[in-house]
Amino acid sequence: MARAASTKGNTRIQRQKTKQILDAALEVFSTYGFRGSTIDQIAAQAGLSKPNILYYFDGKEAIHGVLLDRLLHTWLEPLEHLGESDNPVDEICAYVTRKLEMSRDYPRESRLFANEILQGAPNIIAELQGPLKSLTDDKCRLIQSWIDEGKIAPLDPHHLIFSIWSTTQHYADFDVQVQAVLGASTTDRFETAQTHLDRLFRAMLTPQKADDI
Amino acid sequence: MARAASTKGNTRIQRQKTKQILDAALEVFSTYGFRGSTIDQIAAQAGLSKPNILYYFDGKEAIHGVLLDRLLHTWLEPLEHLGESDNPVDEICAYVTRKLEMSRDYPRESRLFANEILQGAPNIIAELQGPLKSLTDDKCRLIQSWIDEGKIAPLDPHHLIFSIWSTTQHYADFDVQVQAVLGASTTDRFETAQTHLDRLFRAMLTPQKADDI
DNA sequence: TCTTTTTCTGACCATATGGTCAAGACTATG
DNA sequence: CATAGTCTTGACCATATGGTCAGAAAAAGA
Repeated sequence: MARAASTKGNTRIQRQKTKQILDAALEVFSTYGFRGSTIDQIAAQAGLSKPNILYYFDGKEAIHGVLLDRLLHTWLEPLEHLGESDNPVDEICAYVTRKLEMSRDYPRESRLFANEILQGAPNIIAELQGPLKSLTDDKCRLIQSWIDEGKIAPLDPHHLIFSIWSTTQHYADFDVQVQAVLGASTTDRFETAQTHLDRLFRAMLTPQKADDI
Repeated sequence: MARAASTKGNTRIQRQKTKQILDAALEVFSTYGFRGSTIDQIAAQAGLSKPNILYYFDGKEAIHGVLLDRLLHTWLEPLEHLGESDNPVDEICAYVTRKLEMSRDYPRESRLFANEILQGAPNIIAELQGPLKSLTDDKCRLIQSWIDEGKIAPLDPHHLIFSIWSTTQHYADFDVQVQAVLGASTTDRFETAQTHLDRLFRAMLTPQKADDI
């Protein structure tokens, strides 16, 4: 018999093929969106036949589902690492850097996520309202405590996080536009972006000793 | 006879129906993306029959094309208004505000654009490399001149613009996520975002009289 | 090696979708 | 109010696409 809701993982062949399929699917889904992608495209990309794909997964939606599941874990990881520090400005800037690196190294994942959200997040709305919201609220409390201690400038923690997400993910999701306008090489684009974003958030976060003492 | 590459506009009925169709198409395309949308959906949304839609437009792609054309014009307008000013910080912040208002008032247009870019901008890559790049480069020179005059802090003009685009459009394109995390009402979300973004860019742009004099 | 289990595929099916067309309904106007 | 032109639609077509299935081909065991 050969059942398995979605991911198989027993034999050597199963492990290899499922990985192969998921990688191909990520490539295709992140480029054309869910409805714009076909099993044939994924099959071609994976170098397998369509029925063979359906042998490993219960359908197009199942493949997409597995990708989204894994994605959320990867996606939230950097934020989880945001923690106590005696230099909160550096700590937050390090988070910005990590997020930017993810845009550079995992643009497909970023676009898959963006596609999903753009279309109303039909398949991950629960995760957004659950785990994502919890984690975010949690980190916002941490940020608020830094504000209360005067270690960073006063600002809305939630919107700060939105700004970090948007500015960093922009370099993955809107890469075509960035390239069209900048025309720089990939490394150049990300290096200058890194410098810029660090400066941006540092300026915003560094507390102003307004009227001093 | 009844020819017209795409937009008809002679009789009263033609004007009304084309507008009706374009509005419905914007709704559908911005929600499901080009390939995820069907003519039937557009027809239903517009309250017309499918053949009737095709009487006014030469096909699905033609409708999409018209929408994209109009979009680019609307989209670049705010940036065009960025001009000389004796208070560049205010001038740029006003641009940020205008962009945020567009996210609030025209979220469908924002998502249509995002969808197109995400998928590699197949239909507007030329416009990005042409008009968009020209305009952007142009405004970057203006910003650079402000920097040279010491009126705003030194920073990379291109990346500054990317930051403005990404942070403001985030509230339209990722609205579902923002809602999931914030849970605030629409007006609340945009009001607090406005405050936050103004603070963010003001902090970054205001020149530091580092070693004074 | 022989048998069992897993893996793979060509052929097929049902449905969805972009698009056409001939004919009917409606409108404007001479 | 008749007629030319405009508008609308039901019925249809060709193709694309998600998915199935019976049986062939490999692998894995015994």
